[in-house]
Amino acid sequence: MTAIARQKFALVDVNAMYVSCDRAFDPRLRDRPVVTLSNNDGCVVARSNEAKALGVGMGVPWFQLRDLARQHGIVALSSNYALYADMSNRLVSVLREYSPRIEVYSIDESFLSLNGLEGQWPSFSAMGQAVRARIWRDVCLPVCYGAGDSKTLAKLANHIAKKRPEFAGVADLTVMPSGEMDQLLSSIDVGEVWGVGRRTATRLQAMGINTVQALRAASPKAIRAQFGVVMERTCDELRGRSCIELEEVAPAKQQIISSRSFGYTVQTLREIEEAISMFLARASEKLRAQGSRCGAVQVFVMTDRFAERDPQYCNAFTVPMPEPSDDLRMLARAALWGLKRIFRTGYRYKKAGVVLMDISGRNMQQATLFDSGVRRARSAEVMAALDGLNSRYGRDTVRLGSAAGSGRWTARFDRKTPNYTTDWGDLPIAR
DNA sequence: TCTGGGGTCCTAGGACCC
DNA sequence: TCTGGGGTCCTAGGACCC
Repeated sequence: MTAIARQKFALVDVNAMYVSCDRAFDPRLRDRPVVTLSNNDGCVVARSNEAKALGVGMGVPWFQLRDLARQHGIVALSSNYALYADMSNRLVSVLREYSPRIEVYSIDESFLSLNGLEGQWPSFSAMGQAVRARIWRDVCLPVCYGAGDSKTLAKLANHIAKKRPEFAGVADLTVMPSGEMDQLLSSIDVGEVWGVGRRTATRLQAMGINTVQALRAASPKAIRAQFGVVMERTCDELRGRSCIELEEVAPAKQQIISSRSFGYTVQTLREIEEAISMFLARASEKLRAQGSRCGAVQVFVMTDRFAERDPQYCNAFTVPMPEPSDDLRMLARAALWGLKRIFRTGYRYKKAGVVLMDISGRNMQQATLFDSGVRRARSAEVMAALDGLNSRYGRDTVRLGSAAGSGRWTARFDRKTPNYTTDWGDLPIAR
């Protein structure tokens, strides 16, 4: 066993990314409660601090906020993803000037390796302040900066930088005296840890582990036994032992999804065909960008699950390609053929999409059929319907994934199913 | 009236083989 | 027919992230 050199990371994260991007171009939006809405102006996907202070939750449907918005003058903006992507690229190019090794983790977060940079700065806090000032000046985005001995600690530091005013947007855990660190981490809920979701947080709390500090102090063996290697790694990371590497090059995608809810329900095959063609253009562009080919194209449609009085229908069909392809026309032909197999007249369709599966170079064992994104429980009704389908079309043609347990319902498709078909036409939409 | 769109990883246990 | 061990592959399900 060789000694591992101490690693250091920073996480730079944009505050309320989408709102901040829009503010960069319209300073009148500063200091006002602002939210950014999802596609079709459906849900809140970003909130300014002022909006958060008014109690606006993440993912809340906009129509439920109308009154609150009127009362407090909340400004709602449609999302503009092209703008956000452009701003994100500018931000990353600035960050590259500060560290030679960067992982672009998401559109608004990047990890920086701090190894070997100690000599360049009086402290990492000083570096953080410099990064913040520079990004504000050149990209006009407010960021927070957190440094730690692992990516998990850097994430946590960033959380602290964001939530505790006394840190002024920069927190460095790499030099914090251990007593002070213990005290600080004792004041943070265990659920804030990267990798601890709602389910795990509940189970930890039942064991009396309520704070980050308590998780840090827990017995690794017990954690391993109860939660598996992932949580054990998280604990190691919290103790300052870095286990999660910086990923400078993003791995190729194993599946590529393109889907949208329609602004209005549509009823004709023609309309859905047009949408599917657009989805495929987007998806195949991503496929080619990563130099892959795909072996099967899946197409799915569904009605409006909230229109409880309308007849409900959702279905998917997966078409294997004669040979793996990245050609838009070939893929589109397959998808449109599949669409004809599942399209039924007499329904008002609300959502459709495509999934590129069986992508070359990645041996995917499972493909998510689609994720409805719904918070709902697995009902007895759904289970009964599933049983019916599975007995009719073959054992386990369709199954519901775990997400059901966590309140999200994911249907999964087994590609070993004959003809790659999953016909769950009778599956009712659960609540 | 109006309710987002993407992704990944781990593990237990059964099937199957020698 | 029974007993025994070692190993790999696959899949169903659970969880997490932005």
